[in-house]
Amino acid sequence: MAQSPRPYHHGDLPRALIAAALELIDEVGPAALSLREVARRAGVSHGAPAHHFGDKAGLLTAVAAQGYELLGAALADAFESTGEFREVGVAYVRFALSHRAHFEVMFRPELYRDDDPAVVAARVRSSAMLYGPPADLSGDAVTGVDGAVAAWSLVHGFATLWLSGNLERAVPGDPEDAARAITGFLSIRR
Amino acid sequence: MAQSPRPYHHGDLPRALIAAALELIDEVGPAALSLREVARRAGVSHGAPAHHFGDKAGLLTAVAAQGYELLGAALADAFESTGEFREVGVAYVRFALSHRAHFEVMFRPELYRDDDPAVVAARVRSSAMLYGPPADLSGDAVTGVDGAVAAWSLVHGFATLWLSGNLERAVPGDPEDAARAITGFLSIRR
DNA sequence: GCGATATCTAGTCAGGGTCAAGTTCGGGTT
DNA sequence: AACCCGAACTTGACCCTGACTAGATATCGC
Repeated sequence: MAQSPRPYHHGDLPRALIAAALELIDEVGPAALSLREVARRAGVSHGAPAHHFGDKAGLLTAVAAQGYELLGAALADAFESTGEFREVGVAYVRFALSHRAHFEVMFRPELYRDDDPAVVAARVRSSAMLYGPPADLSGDAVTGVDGAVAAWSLVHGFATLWLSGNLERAVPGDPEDAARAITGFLSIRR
Repeated sequence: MAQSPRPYHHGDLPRALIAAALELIDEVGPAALSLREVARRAGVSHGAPAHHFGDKAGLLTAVAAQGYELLGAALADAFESTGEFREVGVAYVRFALSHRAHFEVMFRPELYRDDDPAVVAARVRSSAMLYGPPADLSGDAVTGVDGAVAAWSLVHGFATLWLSGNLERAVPGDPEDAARAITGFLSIRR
């Protein structure tokens, strides 16, 4: 990059900071994230992040909002391309494993401002994909709010347990295949 | 106790420190836990915890080990008193909600030493309650490793989502009843 | 009693979050 | 073309925290 010492204005620092944050979260987890290290990786001073995000929670709020947007898009795409609610669940797991940093931040509300408008909007949109589809499939085995909660719990739990290293021994193969198999246990209510 | 200014020797400082840690985790989460604040609440100097637990990860390791022991006991008790695997799942959720601090630490392996012998032993014991019972109930709808993983994922996901505040709107009533209802969606595989 | 040892205190250092003030740059005004 | 205003970024400081060390103190075995 630019052998010139460094332009005073970065150009798109917010994006660069978020990218650095995601990389760092992948390495040390969201709790051990350091604003100074993020700034270091983006090649700016330790105070620069505060200008764009206010504080640490502000940066993580941006990460969470982006995460909910990506999740919503991934779920919508899965439903539109397959038409199966089951594949929405598989896409949920796929998202969690392929966007680990986003996912881990999203479900730690104490780390960011979960009432931020951008976060709320993106979360509503992705939640609609979890509660909406089953209602449209009246013939589906899993219906109603309880069914949606059950399905969401199942895939969320699987993703969470996988990310925390609790399933590596019990589920040796590809996690996505395992996730698809797991959803087979969800059935009509008696 | 003891209105004397303070005995030099606390008596049972490790237990008091863990209790203070649990209380603090309930308030600010496991990531924001501060050893100094823990020491402050236990009424000892800021260096005292290091003597008993080495470092912060050591304290959380003790919390995790205690958590796995309590969980294992709760699951075993649920199975023995009801004979139903389903109630083991409900007990899992009940434990997570009533021992939030323990639960949140247990499933954040990056915060403690998850290869600690005491932790491993306690975890194996509680895992046995999740994998064992279904094997004994050959007539049960959910069998095999995949079935156990599905059941575990379901209740773990429900507990996690509840703790992160994602279900309060969709599930208005008693979470334990909701958990019992959710398990009704788990059925024999086709 | 008396030392040995576990227990706890106090001081120190590096690293991090946040704040306030200063510096540099781009773009618009006259 | 000169000016200048505000946004972007830097710099320096303060306080808190985690970890380490040396020293003080109480308890227990003998």
